[in-house]
Amino acid sequence: MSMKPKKIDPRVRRTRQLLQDAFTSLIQEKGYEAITVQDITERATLNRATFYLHYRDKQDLMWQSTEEVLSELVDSLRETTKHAKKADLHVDQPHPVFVCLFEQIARHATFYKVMLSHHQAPLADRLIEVITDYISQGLDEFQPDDTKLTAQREIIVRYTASAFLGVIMWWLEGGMSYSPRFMALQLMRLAIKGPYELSPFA
Amino acid sequence: MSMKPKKIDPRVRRTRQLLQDAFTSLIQEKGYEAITVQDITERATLNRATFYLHYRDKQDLMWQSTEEVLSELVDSLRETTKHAKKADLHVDQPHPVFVCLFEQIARHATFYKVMLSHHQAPLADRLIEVITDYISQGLDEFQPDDTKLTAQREIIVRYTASAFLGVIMWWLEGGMSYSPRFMALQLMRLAIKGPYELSPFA
DNA sequence: AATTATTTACGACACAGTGTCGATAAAACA
DNA sequence: TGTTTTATCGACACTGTGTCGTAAATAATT
Repeated sequence: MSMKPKKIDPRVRRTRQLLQDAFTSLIQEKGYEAITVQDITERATLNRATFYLHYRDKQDLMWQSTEEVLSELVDSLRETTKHAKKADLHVDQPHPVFVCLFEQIARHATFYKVMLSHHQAPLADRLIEVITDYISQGLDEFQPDDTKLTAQREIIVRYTASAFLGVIMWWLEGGMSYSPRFMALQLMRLAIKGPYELSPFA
Repeated sequence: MSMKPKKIDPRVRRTRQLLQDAFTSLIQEKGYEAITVQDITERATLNRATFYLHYRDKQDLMWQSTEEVLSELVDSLRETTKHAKKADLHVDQPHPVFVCLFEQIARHATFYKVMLSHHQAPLADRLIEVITDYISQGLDEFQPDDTKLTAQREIIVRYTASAFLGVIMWWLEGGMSYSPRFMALQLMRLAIKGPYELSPFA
């Protein structure tokens, strides 16, 4: 995949790193919207014209940075997949690929954190809040006993709420080919029973 | 909650509506980033100065529009909750609140669609892709038989992938207080068994 | 119907940020 | 070493912003 360990000019590497670092640190402080190219180059102690030697604009910087970090993730996952090809999918035993996923993300934690939560889509954030409330309430009514849960309560809530939002988006993207009632039913079943009709480990 | 059915000047209502409509239609075409206030007022056939009589800037327009649509959703959900207070949480029967959720979203479909998928966070989109691949693959290996699934295959994949991403974000926001291995384990169990230790309907 | 209040239209303004250029200096490479 | 590549600097035209004051249009009030 990434077959380009070309001898890269140290000045270029330095410049790009300075720009990316400045970028992420500024996002933390002001948010993506408020940032200007001037801000970035100033923070990076570089000339503004230098920015345009490497990126077309602010979006391009974000995009390229994303691709870099992500290609590293993909390579890492692919490698792990190869070695764990005997891939046994057991409950109560984390699949190495997903452990790898979390490890990779932890490695670039600040970048992921900033890039994933640069609250640019207020509607998604607010929707998650609303859905979370109902999921949480439903979970409490349905199963007040923590010992009968497969995971931590807080995680379950977030897990389910995010899943709902994701499916809602999928539904919208697909032109809402299914009725609200059908969608709600599918989600209820998934949220309560999980994906498999009869839990093979019950 | 929304106790302000104040006689609102029809000109104001008209202007706001024109601006919001122009805004959403422009997002569909060019994406949020590329839109200028000029574009919006031009599309709305209004003077640019008029825009600033109602909104501080582009972000404010998005934010206010979001709050409007969302408060309608919340009111609607609250009403449904009241009437269905005998709230029986049965599998294979969609909870009225969640049916209501989908219905409300369908009512403002274009707005939700545009606002939720204005791909402003490339990392989230790419991550969903990557995770989706692995979930899909895992599902195929683990259960090739469609009849033993609780929901449509495609929905399960999207459901689970979104859930994973959501939990990852939650994990990052919380400062990564849990080990990658622990997180992977929790997610594996949720993804396979669902939230409850013993499915009470098995 | 006439008057008053509010909203919108219009043109103009200073300002901030953009993207590009040519020329110069500095650093890397071979 | 000399040659190539990269970063710096100042300047440029340009787009878009946010805010005026004034005049026109529209709604609300009497």
